[in-house]
Amino acid sequence: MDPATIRDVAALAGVSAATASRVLSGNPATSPAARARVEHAARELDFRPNAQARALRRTRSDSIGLLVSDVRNPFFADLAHTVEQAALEAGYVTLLGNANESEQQQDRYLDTLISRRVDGVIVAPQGDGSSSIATLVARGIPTVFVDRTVPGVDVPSVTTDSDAGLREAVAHLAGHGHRRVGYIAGPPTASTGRERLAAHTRALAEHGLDADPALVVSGDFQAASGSAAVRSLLELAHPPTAILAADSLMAVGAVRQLQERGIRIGVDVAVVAFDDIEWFSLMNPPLTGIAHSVEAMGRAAVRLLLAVMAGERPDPVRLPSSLVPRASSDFAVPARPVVAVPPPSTPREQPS
Amino acid sequence: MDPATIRDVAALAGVSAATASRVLSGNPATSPAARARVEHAARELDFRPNAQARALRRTRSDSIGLLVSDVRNPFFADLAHTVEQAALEAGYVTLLGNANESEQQQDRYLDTLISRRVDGVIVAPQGDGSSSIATLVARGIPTVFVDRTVPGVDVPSVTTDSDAGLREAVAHLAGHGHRRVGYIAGPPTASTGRERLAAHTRALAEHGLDADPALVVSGDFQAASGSAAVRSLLELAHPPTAILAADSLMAVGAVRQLQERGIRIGVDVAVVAFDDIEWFSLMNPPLTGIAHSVEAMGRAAVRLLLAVMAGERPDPVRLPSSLVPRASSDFAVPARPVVAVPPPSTPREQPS
DNA sequence: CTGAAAGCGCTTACAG
DNA sequence: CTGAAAGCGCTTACAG
Repeated sequence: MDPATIRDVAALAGVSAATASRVLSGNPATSPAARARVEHAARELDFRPNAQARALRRTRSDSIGLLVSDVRNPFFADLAHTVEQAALEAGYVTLLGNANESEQQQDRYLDTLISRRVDGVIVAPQGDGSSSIATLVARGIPTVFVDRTVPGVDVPSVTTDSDAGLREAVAHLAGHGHRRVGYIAGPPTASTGRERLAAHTRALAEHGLDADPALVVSGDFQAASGSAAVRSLLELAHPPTAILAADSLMAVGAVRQLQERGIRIGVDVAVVAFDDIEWFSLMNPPLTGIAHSVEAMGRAAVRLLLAVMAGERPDPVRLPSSLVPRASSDFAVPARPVVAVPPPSTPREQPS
Repeated sequence: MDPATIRDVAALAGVSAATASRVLSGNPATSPAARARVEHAARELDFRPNAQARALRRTRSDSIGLLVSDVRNPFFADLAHTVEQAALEAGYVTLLGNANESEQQQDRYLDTLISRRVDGVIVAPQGDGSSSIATLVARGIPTVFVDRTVPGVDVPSVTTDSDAGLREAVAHLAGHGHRRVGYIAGPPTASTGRERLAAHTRALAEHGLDADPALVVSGDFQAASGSAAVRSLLELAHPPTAILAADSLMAVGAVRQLQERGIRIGVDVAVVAFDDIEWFSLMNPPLTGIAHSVEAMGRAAVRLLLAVMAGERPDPVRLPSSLVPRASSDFAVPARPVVAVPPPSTPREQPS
């Protein structure tokens, strides 16, 4: 019941293992007769070459690794899908790992991918300067950063220029009369967390909005932290009239919290989120998003990785972002400021 | 720049490769002195054992494969997350593949997983009797089916008993006065597609609702097919007053299509979906779902796989489902039947 | 066009 | 406790 080896195929075909190998790998230095018999034998035995043995001998494994920050985040699920399709078209299979926004889990997966000798890695990195990222670079393993980068690590990257999108968002809110915008930031350990906050701060200044540091609360890109951020923003003496979340999951947490308090989004308070995922347009009310193309990002990442694997040194790619206004923010600022209402006595189900 | 091998470590430590191997794999037959020097040398050289070589020599690779039907489906994204965490706790790393609801892509990934000699595979199978599934079984590779099964293939499985949930859903709709329920079925090539349709049909009979076969339209579990299904249901002489979709993505497609036509969900028509994902409660109106625990499913799948890998023959696991009523269906049937309205002149963005 | 041989990087009986 | 040797399943110069 042990799987057939190339020796079994060779024996059945009456040739040497070397010839069998040549036939099966498409080496032209084979006779038609040998080809026919080896191919027949391989089919007969349902032969599947042992990829480990092959990779051990060759320099390549025809596989790449993709490490996303969180598969449950629709942005990364879409990214995984796009990268997978693009890689498949180029003849590579993708091994997908999920860091779950944890640096430790990222290290574990990257070690595994390194050990399995993937030909290259696309990673949306957690934290800065984790040991496994350093290993990747030190070994010269072809690597591309996607969505996020790590400062001081010189690796080609595909990122979003958050500036335009956030400037449009703040202009949009200012235009509707908002002065105090609560900002739910990503973690400062993520480059996207830092960049989006910086872009937001610049945009506030440009439009002369309130730069009160109490309006900025840091989350971790996951839903629960969005709820927590809203709780603390509502405790301010002067709560914001608009909330801007640095990703879709924190926005969802924020929306849930606001609903529990009976605060009406699109009436009492405006909500805007970075990222623009399919569900936003179906929400109640439809959520304003800052869109950037996950499809373009995934395809560019694969293109860059193939270039790096070919020994090139491709330029980084920077993709645009832009506001997609919807009902959650498309209204004039309410006359009276938002007042925090005590949460209902029966707790609602939390996002898991 | 080539990665260090165990020979390099052994040389630096002044021992044989055999001893280095023993130390690094925790074999107790090693002297404290050897341990200290080998460990130091390994750290010095940042040694990462070549997993391919190790797996070639040992019988196991400490990795499992998980093949999901569609990563962009939140149900499977959550499943991937749960399986990954449960496997990690048991010391296994998960290689995730995405079939994208394509039997061909499934075969490609399964071949890759087989070639890489994963220790076991958890698969939500596409179609019935694909060649790669047959290979899995023929080779005795530990396999567990999750969510879906393949008829005639005797493999332990973790599935949802859709009967209770669908019976509750139909009872709920009947109780609100609906007689004609449009059913957007999953593909007949998926066991879940067949089972849910059968359960729905039984429930209709139980409650004496209209069994008109024109009320059943088949989709492919992806969003666009939900939109298409609604289009054809609305063309019926007597269109349904309620729509039941066999998964969340088709429900989303249905919702979009209804909105484009100006048909009000929760007022003109009821919508219910199999699966109950986080976004449903945030939609406009909140969507009634049929819930089953993805967490329980993922953990059970890992538990069963570990049992199979240990040579056991675990019993299949069948998980319950139940209705979670929300505003999309919690209203009395409208006095006048739904009338199809022509779509708006400006086409809206479609789910990608 | 073909085969014998060496080797990819590990691990593991087998002696000692 | 340790080392020399064999071997996991492939591929690829090297001869012929």
